[in-house]
Parts: sequence; C-alpha cells; structure tokens
Amino acid sequence: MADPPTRHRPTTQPRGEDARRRILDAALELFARDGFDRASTRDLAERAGVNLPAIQYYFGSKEGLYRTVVEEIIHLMEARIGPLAAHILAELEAANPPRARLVAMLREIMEGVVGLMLDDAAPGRQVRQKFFARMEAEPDAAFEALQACMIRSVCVPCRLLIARLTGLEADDERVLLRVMTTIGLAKVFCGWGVAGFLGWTTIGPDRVRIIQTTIGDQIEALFLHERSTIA
Amino acid sequence: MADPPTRHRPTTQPRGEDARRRILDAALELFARDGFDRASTRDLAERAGVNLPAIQYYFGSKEGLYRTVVEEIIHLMEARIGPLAAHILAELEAANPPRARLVAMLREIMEGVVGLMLDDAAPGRQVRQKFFARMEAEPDAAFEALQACMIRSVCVPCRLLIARLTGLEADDERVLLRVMTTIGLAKVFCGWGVAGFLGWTTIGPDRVRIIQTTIGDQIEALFLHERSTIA
DNA sequence: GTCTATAGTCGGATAGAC
DNA sequence: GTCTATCCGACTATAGAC
Repeated sequence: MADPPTRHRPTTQPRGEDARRRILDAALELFARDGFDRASTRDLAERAGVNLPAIQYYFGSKEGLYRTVVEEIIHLMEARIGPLAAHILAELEAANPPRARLVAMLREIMEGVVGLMLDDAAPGRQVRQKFFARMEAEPDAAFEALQACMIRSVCVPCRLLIARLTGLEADDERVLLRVMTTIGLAKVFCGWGVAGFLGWTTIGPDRVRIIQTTIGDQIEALFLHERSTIA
Repeated sequence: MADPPTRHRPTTQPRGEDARRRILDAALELFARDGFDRASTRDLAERAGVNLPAIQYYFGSKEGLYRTVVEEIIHLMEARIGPLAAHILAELEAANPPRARLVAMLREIMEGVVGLMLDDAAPGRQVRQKFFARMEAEPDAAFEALQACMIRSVCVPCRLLIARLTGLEADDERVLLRVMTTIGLAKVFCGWGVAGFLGWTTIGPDRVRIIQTTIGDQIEALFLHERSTIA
C-alpha cells in the first residue's frame, strides 16, 4: 500500500477530464462495494468505459486512484459539516450560551451527521456507508485523513459542548466518555443495521427526519437537566 | 514464544491437533489484522510454524479456515452473552418485572456486550474488535452467522425490554429506533475509537468498569422515568 | 501425517503503436 | 491521449516423495 510518489498527471484536458471523471465514479462505487483488494482494475476500467492503462495514466496507480476517491469523500464531509462545526466553536468562544442553546447545538451537529450519512443524494448513500464502515475496519493511511476530518468536525465541538453542559474540563475523562456515547447514538445509524434491522428498503427524507428526532430527543433527555452534571 | 526443549522431539502423537490449533490461532490474529484477502497462506503457515499445504490438509481451503475462525468467534460470543439473553427472555415471559428490574436487565446486557468486547483476555481484544469492524464492512457469508448471533443475543432481548419500558408494541418502529440508539451507546466502544480517541494504550478491567458504568448510567437516565414512554 | 516442488491463475503495471 | 499486447510477481492449491 505504500508506493513512492508516482508521476500522477492531473492534466485538465477536455476529453481527458471526462474519462478521469468516469473512472472516479466507477471507483467510488466499486471500492465501496468490494473494498480495495477485491476491486480489480480490469473490472473498474470496464465499468468506466475506458481501457486498462487509463487508470495508471490518470492516477499513477490503483492506490493513487483510491486515495483520490477518499479525498472526494473527505471534501463532501468537510463541506457539509465543517461550517456547522466552525460556527459552534465560534459561538462557544464568543459567549456563554444558555443550557438550552448548548443542547440545541449538540442536537444540530449529531442530526447533521446522520443527515449527511443517510441522505439519499448524489454519490449514493450505501456507498458512503460502506466506505465509512471500511474506515473502521482498515486503519488505512488514506483513511486517517477521513478520521481526522470527523474528529475535527464532530468530536471536538461535541467535546466542548459536553464540557460546558457537565461543568467539567474538556480533557476530563468523563467528558470524553460521554462524547463517545453521544456519538454512538447517531453512529449506529451509519452502519448496516439501518436497512437490515429496521426492515427498511429505502430511506427517504421523512425517515431521516424520524431518526434525527429520535437522536435529538434522547440528547435532550440526557443533557437538558442539571442532573447530568454528576455522570 | 518457542516452547522449551523438553518435548522438542516430534513423536507424532497429538501432533495433528497441535498443528491445527496453531494454524487456527495464527489465522485468528492474521485475518483480523489484514482481512481475508491480504492475509496470505504463506505468511499464515510461517507464523503457525507449519508448512504451506497443512492449511489445505486441515481446513480444505483458505476459505474453509476462515469459516472455522469465524465459527470460533461465534461460539465465544454465544457462550458469553447467550445465557444472559436466554435468562432475560425467560424472566420476561414468566412475570411482569417492575420498571427498575427492566432497566437493570437492559443495563446488564449492554454492559455484558462491552465487557465481552473489551475484556483483555485470551484471543486478544484488538483481534475481536477488528473482526467486529470487518463484519460491518464486509457483509460476508461467513459473517451472517455472527450477525444473527448478535441479533439473537442482544437485539431481541433489548427490543422486548424497551417495548415493556415504553409501553409500546415490540414491532413498533419507535421501539426499533430506541433499540438502535441504546445499542449505539455501547457499540461505539467496540470500534477503533476506544484506544485512539480516549488516549488509552491499554484497557484494563478498571477501565472496562468505567465504560460500563457510563453506559449503564445513561441507560438509567433514559429509561428509569416514565417520561420515556413518549419518545 | 509431513514436506518440497510446482502447477495454474490472476491482477497490477508497462511498452510502444496509433 | 488512447489503445493492444504483454510482462512479471504473488497467490492458492495440488502432486507426489518420504
């Protein structure tokens, strides 16, 4: 998995850019479905409607293509939940929001995560879910950036919010543990279980809303009252 | 690592079973670390201290060895949390336990799961965690049995308990959603984040206890009061 | 039962024509 | 930039001696 920096030619030619795009789309789907190893470059080229060497030409190597795919996922994540995280950090630094507002922000960020993961939009929900699952199974070098993105956009704001809500220091172990469980409330819905266990074949915007409400309500139940300071 | 020179002489008595066992141990570790595809039979044979064809001899094929490894994991799970699940089901059928008892049982089963996953005992915690993560990433045929085991031992009891606690039917969608979030409370600790995010290098019995308490306390906060009937 | 040697296959990468 | 044909390494599995 660690080849030297290849000569990776991202030239922006009209005809080339189209082939490049098609390879990227096919790779996103195939890597998610089969994983890095099982996805063969032959199958990939066929699906993309290009010839085999095109992969080496545009991305240097199979792994170069893989890294590019992961980077695309990261950009999607960053664009969707990055601004929200930044806003929360700014608001926390500028003022000392009341308890209800802190809980609302916590709700917002966790609902944002599942909204992003379960949204049946462009690159396909199942693809994203598979990629997300693989991130945990294979602590790949390419995935470290994705993990870092999640920590920056989700864990850090979540941690600061819970520190305020519990009245503990941000690096207190109890805060970290509650960050984990709070994330867990939403994270279960990012795995296989959503379709399988709930018996849902599709997840429309209405069902996303139901899940978000479920998570949000429980966050309120856990944090809205002062009692939670003890835990 | 290497056994003392006392029985260095291969008298070919239990030699077959011994080799089989060593292959199985090496496979458990290697499949967890590298996954099915990346783990090569050559590496495996070397680590197990046997020759290459021994794998075909004892397990028929690489995939046969893989299935056997997964079955071992399933047996471990079944032995640890199966009896608890059976007991809960029996108690629910025989009587109508008070609210506090229902919550206690819910606590017990979720704490049992993380206890099993994080216990630094025999086959190694990290191995189990990796296998668990892979189960989600690769909906393998061999893993379906493991998923079925988890549903039978965790999801079903959890579902019945939450149905009683909320006063809803067991197949109500709201019950299923709360089963998901409740499992989520514990499931986050079965992934990579435990060591990484919490900054722990090892997880001793004391830390397992802390995690269990965290989860249990929040289950109580969510279910102990009648308010939860609304969600 | 154990081992050496090898068969047969597949997949990633490359050379070089167009 | 695109393609055909090919190389080469790695892998699983097996044949057959001991």
